[in-house]
Amino acid sequence: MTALVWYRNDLRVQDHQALSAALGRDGPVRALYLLCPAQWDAHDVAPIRRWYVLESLRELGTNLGRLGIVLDIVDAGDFAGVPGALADYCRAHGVSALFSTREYPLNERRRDQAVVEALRPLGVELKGFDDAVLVPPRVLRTGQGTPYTVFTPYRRRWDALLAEQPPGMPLTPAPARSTRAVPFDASMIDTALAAIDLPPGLTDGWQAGEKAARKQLDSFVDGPLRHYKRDRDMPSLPGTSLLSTALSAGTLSVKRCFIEADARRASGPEGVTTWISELAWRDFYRQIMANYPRLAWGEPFRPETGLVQWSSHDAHFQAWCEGRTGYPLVDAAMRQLNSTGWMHNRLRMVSAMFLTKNLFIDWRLGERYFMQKLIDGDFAANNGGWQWSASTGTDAAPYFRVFSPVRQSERFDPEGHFIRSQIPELAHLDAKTIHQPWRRPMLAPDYPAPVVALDGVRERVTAAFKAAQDLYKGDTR
DNA sequence: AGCCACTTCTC
DNA sequence: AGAAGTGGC
Repeated sequence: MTALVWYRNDLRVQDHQALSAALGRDGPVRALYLLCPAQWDAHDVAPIRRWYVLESLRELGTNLGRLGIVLDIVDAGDFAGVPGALADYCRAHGVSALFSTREYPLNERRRDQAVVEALRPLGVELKGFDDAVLVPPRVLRTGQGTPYTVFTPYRRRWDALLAEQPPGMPLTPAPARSTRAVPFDASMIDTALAAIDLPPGLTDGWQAGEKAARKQLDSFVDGPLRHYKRDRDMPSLPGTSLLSTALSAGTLSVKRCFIEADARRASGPEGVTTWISELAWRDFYRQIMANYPRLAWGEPFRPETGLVQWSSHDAHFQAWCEGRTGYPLVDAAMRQLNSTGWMHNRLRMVSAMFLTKNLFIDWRLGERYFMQKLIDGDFAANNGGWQWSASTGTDAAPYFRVFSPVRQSERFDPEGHFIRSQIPELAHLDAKTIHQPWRRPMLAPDYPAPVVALDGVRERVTAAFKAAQDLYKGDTR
């Protein structure tokens, strides 16, 4: 009569529906995490993200142990190995019910369908919880019964639903009174950590686990949240929540984020509304991923943009990756990503727009590079953001709306503080020169000249998208 | 969750 | 000259 909590990207004990439901039954509870290193490789999971997951698992094992729950860690290889590994585990431990948090991308759903079939002959009862979003993917539909593909009307319905049915209190796991703490064996974690190729110093400044995540939430909602609307676009400020990592690995529940922010509407209503809107974007892109599985094959949301002839200029792509395009804000952004595993959201838009519109390189190359580097790499959000920048996605930036890396730099880093923090070759330049160092090349001899000029970008992008549209019309006529 | 060219208004 | 508004891409 054992209940099993199968952990994936929901590495916490607090406010965890599947865990609380398992504890609510009679009988013992166990927990399992299946390592899938080959799947991590196939999905381009960044080394720092692997580190974050493994260290969060260590804390999870300890926290579950205090609740009297054993967390086992088993190497399943990849998703294909999961159904067999789970079936073996269920047989070995007499598991009669499996509890998990639902995941929505295609490979994850196929994995879970295969698990359903593998466990059916064993008579294991399966329970899934839509606990990684505030509004589950199939709940909101347009008047035509189709999924929402435009954010603003989605957001309106999403808000209304949460106002009508507010999330209750966060859940606290309640073990039986007789429970005794059990020790946690972390040897699998140490082995897996040893296999990660992590540059020294990369994890400095990051703390894994649900305790650190909770602390980050508390300091955000009582700090930067109040002025979030004003400060969130300035990469030199600590104006954002820094919670994307915790939310993507599930060391924090999105429900708790909503509740804590919602409770502070009186003290800074604009900041709260703006930040909750970011939580809505997160749900929006997850429901897009759930409703349009072809996105998992690398297809653009707008089919006609699949015919755009992107440039394949390897030297330009390398310069972008390494932060030496000659455009200070773009380079500062990429160096922040490379040296910390994280990038400010405004800069994700700036650097993605530069790769896709100025260099005119396929958005999928940028999407992949971000996944390979980001500690918070989330398939739905990353794909959604890249397709927004590339103008290939749902509710994307119109293709003629191109950021100027200079204008963005002047608007969002006016004094050049952020650029100076990332690019030592430019640290001595004044606020006037730092956005366009090529105007005074003698002042920054160690900094690269621009790899491409800025003029004519909009015309070239417009022509390429129009050509793709014509081709598409020709194909389908 | 643009940018730019152009116009009109104001000093 | 510079602010402020407008419309096209």
